[in-house]
Amino acid sequence: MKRIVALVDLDAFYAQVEELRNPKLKGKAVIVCMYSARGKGSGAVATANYEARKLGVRSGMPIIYAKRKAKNAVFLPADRDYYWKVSARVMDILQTYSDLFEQVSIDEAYLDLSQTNSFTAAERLAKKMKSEILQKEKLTCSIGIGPNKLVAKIAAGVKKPNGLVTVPEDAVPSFLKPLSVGKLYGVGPKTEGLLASLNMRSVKQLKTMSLAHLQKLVGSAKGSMLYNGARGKDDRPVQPGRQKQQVSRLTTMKKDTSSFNSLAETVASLSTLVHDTVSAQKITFQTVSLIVMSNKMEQISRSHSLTEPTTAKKAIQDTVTALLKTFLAERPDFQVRRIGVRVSGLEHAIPDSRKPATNGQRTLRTFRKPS
DNA sequence: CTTCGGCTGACGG
DNA sequence: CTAACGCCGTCAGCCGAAG
Repeated sequence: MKRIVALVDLDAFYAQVEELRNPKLKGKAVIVCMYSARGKGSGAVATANYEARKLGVRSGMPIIYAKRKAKNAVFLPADRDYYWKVSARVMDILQTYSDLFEQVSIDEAYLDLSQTNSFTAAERLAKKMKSEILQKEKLTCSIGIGPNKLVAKIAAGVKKPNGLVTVPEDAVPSFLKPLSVGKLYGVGPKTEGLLASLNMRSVKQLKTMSLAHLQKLVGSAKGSMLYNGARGKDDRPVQPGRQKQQVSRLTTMKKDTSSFNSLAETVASLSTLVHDTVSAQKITFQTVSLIVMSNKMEQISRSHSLTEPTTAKKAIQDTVTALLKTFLAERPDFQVRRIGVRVSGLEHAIPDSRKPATNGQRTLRTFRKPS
């Protein structure tokens, strides 16, 4: 049976939620920010609404750039706990449309709609989703429908905000052909630059490269992903019930420092945050990591695996403090800008008889070679 | 040979 | 005046050690 996949993407989600909380923001440029502890507006833009985007503001942009582009915009600190609550309600709605539902972030989810048996029926369902989300939560979203995740995702981005774009199987080649390679999932600035140096800028041009050549260039996994992606092929299934692989908390120090006492204090409170998260979700962990970043982008991690899975806060605390001590002994000159604590090797408490997502049987995470 | 722990880097939201 | 820049999470690839 042919697959039909939809990607639902809530438009400028953080900003939209803020506009709901405070209707006076309607019509204004709204920029939701992640501020660091440095003060003076240090931080990055999480989400800008469409008014702000018209002025050139983008996610990930330093706040101070955004201020220059949108002098009179409303700048708000991100309130992610609240956005997650709203997100959960939207996801509960979406989940009723397919058992094969996969939330991929706070504002995006894939649904396998193969049961509808036709792209037109899937599109009718998507319209229902949009109106139910609008009616119940007053939120707009953009939906892309295609024969796989790759096409659905790109389609969702074509008509934003409040869009609905369907690309049936036979329309895929002409849909992809004119796109720049950067539109393909997994092609970021580095890969795009590498391809551009070979004058491979469009999907059409990318199609002229052999599988072997691409794999030599960017590695075997990404190579086949590019090769297949250029041809609109993508076997990744919509995976319900995926479990988290790691939990981390990071923070920016007020000032760069190499002081053990000051860093140990920070690491202790981060350990508490990590522990709060995993214990609330009934997760055990077996590996603890310390992450440090210098003022010049250099990121270093040090980790230690425990002999047993545990839930103990002390295990996080003690391990990460020891890792910090060792690291500072190795690199006494290292000026820490940001620091973080991570746990991995997670085991989730099993709800009922549900099997964990990692029980083998289906591990098609990579793209397939074409026959 | 495969697997695992440990680490880095690219990427997405 | 200039340079300036969060907080998560996923996966692949590499290395050396171990099975």
